[in-house]
Amino acid sequence: MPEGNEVHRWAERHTVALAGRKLHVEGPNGRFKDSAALEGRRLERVLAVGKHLGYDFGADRILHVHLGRYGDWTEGQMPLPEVRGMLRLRMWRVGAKAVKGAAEPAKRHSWYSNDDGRSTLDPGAVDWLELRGPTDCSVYTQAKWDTLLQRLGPDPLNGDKPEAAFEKIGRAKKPIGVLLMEQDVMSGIGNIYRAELLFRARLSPYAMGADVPKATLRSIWNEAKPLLKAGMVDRRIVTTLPKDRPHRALTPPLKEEVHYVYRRKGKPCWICGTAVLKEDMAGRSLYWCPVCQV
DNA sequence: GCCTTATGCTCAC
DNA sequence: TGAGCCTAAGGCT
Repeated sequence: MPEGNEVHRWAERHTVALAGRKLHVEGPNGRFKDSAALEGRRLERVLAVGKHLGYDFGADRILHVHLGRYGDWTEGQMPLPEVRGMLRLRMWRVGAKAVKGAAEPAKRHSWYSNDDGRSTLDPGAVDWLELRGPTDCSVYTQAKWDTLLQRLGPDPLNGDKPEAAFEKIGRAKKPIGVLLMEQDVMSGIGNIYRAELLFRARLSPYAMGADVPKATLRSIWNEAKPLLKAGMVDRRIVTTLPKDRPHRALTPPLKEEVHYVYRRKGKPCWICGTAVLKEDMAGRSLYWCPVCQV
């Protein structure tokens, strides 16, 4: 489900809730075989790079979680809910006591807001986490984690310098719409931000990397950071500027008006009225306006 | 209920 | 380039 923004929010939230504490770690359906290596250990810190999460339990044991397209976290207060479905992993605070009237999971993702991106979680408000559907959930050594970091391109949310990404794009004979999705070029961008960043730059997804002016690349990078941070409202990524929305005065915006082109096939472009196109690019749905984006 | 789609990525050919 | 993996929601009937 997530792009880099959501991954970084999870890291921030899980740090507040669980870092510095000893945790029980369990693979309820036998599909996380390394859980015993983490059971009872203290979670030192939570790392986020691109779309990857790393839960550092010390002793050269970093739980690597990649949510893929479907992975998701659920959270709540004690007591633990019953295991339902093919749950992959759950972890909870050692010694956490049941909270009266808190048996139901916390409302999912109610913590998203469109402010400066800071989590407002109360420490102690979350006792347990459940993980289902991840692409990967396995224990890395520090060396393996470092290898992962080396492979990934700069991440707009980690204060990285973009030059390495600009150089790769400048040499590439591939469309910019493909390059933005490649995590070794730039990390954390996914299909929504690809479409929306290109629209906001008024750049065609089919422009070859080598032909994109440096200034355009820089403006895409500069927009990526605040746009990723502003992140989510009601579990939706918002990328439209209020002035471009038909109902510009509404906050939060109508759900039909949170994107310029993503998932808006056949609908009129907010800027020029042309029908938005949907095509396949590198095996993913690409949305774009053929008039605004040249 | 069934079918499609979905913010991702790896591997085999 | 295509199949495969993983899960949930929404649009149909």
